[in-house]
Amino acid sequence: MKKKTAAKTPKRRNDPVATRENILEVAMEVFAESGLSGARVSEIARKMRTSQRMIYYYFGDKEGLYRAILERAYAGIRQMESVLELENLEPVAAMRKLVETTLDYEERHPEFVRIVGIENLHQARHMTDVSSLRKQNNAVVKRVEEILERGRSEGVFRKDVQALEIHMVISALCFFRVSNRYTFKAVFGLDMTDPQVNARHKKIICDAVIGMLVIR
Amino acid sequence: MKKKTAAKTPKRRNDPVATRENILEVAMEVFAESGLSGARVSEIARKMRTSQRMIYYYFGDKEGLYRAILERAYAGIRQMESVLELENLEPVAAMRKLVETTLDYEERHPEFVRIVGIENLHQARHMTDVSSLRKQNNAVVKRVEEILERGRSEGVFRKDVQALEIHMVISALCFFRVSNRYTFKAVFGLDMTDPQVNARHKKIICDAVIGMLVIR
Amino acid sequence: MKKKTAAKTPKRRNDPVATRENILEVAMEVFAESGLSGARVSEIARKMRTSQRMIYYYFGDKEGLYRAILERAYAGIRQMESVLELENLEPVAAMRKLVETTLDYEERHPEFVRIVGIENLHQARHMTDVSSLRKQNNAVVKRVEEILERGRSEGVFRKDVQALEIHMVISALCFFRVSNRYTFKAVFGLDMTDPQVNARHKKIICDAVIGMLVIR
Amino acid sequence: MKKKTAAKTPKRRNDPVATRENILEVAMEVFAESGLSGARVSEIARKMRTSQRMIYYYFGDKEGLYRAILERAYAGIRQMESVLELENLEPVAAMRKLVETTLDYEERHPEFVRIVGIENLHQARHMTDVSSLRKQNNAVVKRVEEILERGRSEGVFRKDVQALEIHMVISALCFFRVSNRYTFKAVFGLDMTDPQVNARHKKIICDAVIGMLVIR
DNA sequence: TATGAATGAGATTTCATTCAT
DNA sequence: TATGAATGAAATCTCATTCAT
Repeated sequence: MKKKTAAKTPKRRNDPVATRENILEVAMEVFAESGLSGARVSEIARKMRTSQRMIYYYFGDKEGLYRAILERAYAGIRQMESVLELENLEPVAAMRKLVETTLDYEERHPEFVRIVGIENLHQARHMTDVSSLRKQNNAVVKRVEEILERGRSEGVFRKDVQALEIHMVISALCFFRVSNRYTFKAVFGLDMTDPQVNARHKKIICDAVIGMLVIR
Repeated sequence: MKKKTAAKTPKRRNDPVATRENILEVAMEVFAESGLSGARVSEIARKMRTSQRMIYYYFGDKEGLYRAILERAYAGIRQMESVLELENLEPVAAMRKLVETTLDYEERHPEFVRIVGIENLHQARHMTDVSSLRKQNNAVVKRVEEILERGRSEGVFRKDVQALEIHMVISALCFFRVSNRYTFKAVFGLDMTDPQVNARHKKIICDAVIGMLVIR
Repeated sequence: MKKKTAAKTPKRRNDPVATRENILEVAMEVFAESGLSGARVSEIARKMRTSQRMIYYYFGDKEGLYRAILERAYAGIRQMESVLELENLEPVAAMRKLVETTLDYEERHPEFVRIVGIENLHQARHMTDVSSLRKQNNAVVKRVEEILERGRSEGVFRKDVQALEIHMVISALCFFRVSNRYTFKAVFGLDMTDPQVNARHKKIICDAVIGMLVIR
Repeated sequence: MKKKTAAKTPKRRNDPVATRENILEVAMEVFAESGLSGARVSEIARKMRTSQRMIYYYFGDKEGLYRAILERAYAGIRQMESVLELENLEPVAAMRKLVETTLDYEERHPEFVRIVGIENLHQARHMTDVSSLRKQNNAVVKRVEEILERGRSEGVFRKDVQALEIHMVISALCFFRVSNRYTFKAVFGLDMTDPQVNARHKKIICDAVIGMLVIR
């Protein structure tokens, strides 16, 4: 009891980058769990081993911290998307992979889905540096567009469906499964965390998206 | 509609039913705007013309009030669904009408979408009397099922797609347009409140759903 | 010890006007002593027998309380001025009385002097409802003007000195004696609270003001 | 004047004297603006380009820094007074010059006036080494005394007015114009920074002081 | 049924200052 | 001489809720 194990404790004199990162990690969890107003700075502090003071030292205020984890949340999914290498797949396969990866990512990162939901509750008021966000996010749409373009030139995809529309459909379907799983379970008794349900949904969503694109 | 005439000044000595209703109306607005933890009892009191005390008098505590508006929110959409009269339309037309009505309803009632989103952030912890909820909500799925059944027996719809799956797809697509409009606007610059966008989305979503069902 | 004497304690269920007044009284003292930023809400609460919470209940925030005592401070001196009945005295006597009363008031109400000093430190940022202030304060200048007018028409006062200028001179001399007494004492060893010094100053200031006015 | 050229970027490795001086300059500004308790060590640090740590390094604590700028403030006006060369002017002219110079100095150095005001709010608690202060400040009174003496021996000045009294009157009138300009503006609408007002006040104050002295 | 006054508990934030090199 | 990181202690303020009639 006397000798503190030093193992978990980031204590003092540690490098600030790690401390910052550590705060962000815990804060993401807490904000995702409780929302912006529901989250308690004290809980974040308690969950790691720092004082609340440190949080204010690094992030100024609660909202500053929130903005930081919001940015981080978007960075995560963008990172995933950037390593897909869809250009080597034929259009239909590429599109399937994009859908499946998106679904899997949101399934494995419900905190991302929750944070985005929370930010929408706040009318996206904290997404200020939109310029950088926009640029990075348009990359996703570009990726979709590239697949569509190939599909169109190969004569398999329709020409009257836009990339952003497809992106919206994919997002909506994958997002909803995670964001609304609780009320859906309560109301319809369907457990969307069930792997079999997941697999079935994956198939359905892929088919739906492909169905929107291919010329029958 | 009749009782609303004196609504602006519920002052004192009004009938309790109206007062209760009045509180619910304002509370819905405030909860939808700010979430459960973000909403302030004081703000609700201020927005109508009663004291906070009245709210406690009628609803016990903040969560009691929240539960009441949650119930009210679901009652609203259910009411809409119950008057659809889809059985007189041929399957494809019926399905289109269901989609369009759903989209329109959520477009016109963003507070419903927001409340459901909020309740999901709270893991549907406040949907207690699930039994009644389930029964009522299964009505929607029943309605979809009825359309599917007719379509199948007419040989136009596939047999391997389930009613609940179709409901989920419709819900997801209509819901997302409202729930995520803020981040979507921030990130992609697309204004989902634009009537032209709305019309376009309505068509796309209808086509997607029909595309999932018809045998090509 | 069990039965609280109820004597000093304004406890609960007391009339709000008295509570409010009580807070103001103590707050005036504390703000005058320590300034706006130096004053502690907790100290004010401790000095009476309420909780800090009550202060926020009545005045919103620290600045709200400060604004209230600022107003009160000005109301005090205005009250004094309004009961002078200078119109029954001949001009020179009236002017002497005005000077003496002003000097005495500020001598007996150093908290007024300090509050005004503090507000000047804050660039009078908290004197918002200037309209009411102006009206009330112009009464002082009116009073001076009235004396001057009589003196002029009697041929004893000069015509080229304005009422506001005289008011400024009186204010400056009386105010300074109180506001700067500490540094003056430290630097020159003169104790301005000494009654003899007070008397001497009263004479000097009266003479100086009269000297500015009379035609020699 | 020479050493100020590189003043804007005192960055690192600069000579300690300059750094100290730089801190003092900024601190004077900040303390004059916000008072002792209102001033923030962090703001002072931010306004120059050092860390707060440096301030503690040089001045020990916030009060130490405050004491230093207080001393500096008095040194400034004393410096001004010491170069007046009043002895070559005839008594009345000398007195006029003294008044005018005082008024101009305080007009041009409101931070001096504010610091003195602040120190009075703190009951001159920080003027510790009074001995040196007294000696230096008595020089002003000596100067007044010298003028009075000459005036008296020339038969133009009264014998019953003391030098310290005259000093107080001059101080009060010049000081008030700066110290109370904000509330005066708010209450009477008179802008004491207006050059025309300044000129008029200069005349009035001179006349008043001379009026106190001359035998009519 | 109705209500004005009051409040405990806890949340966020600030600020001067010290640690460790 | 210089400094980046860290922090204890306390300050302000908020919020749902209850008291007492």
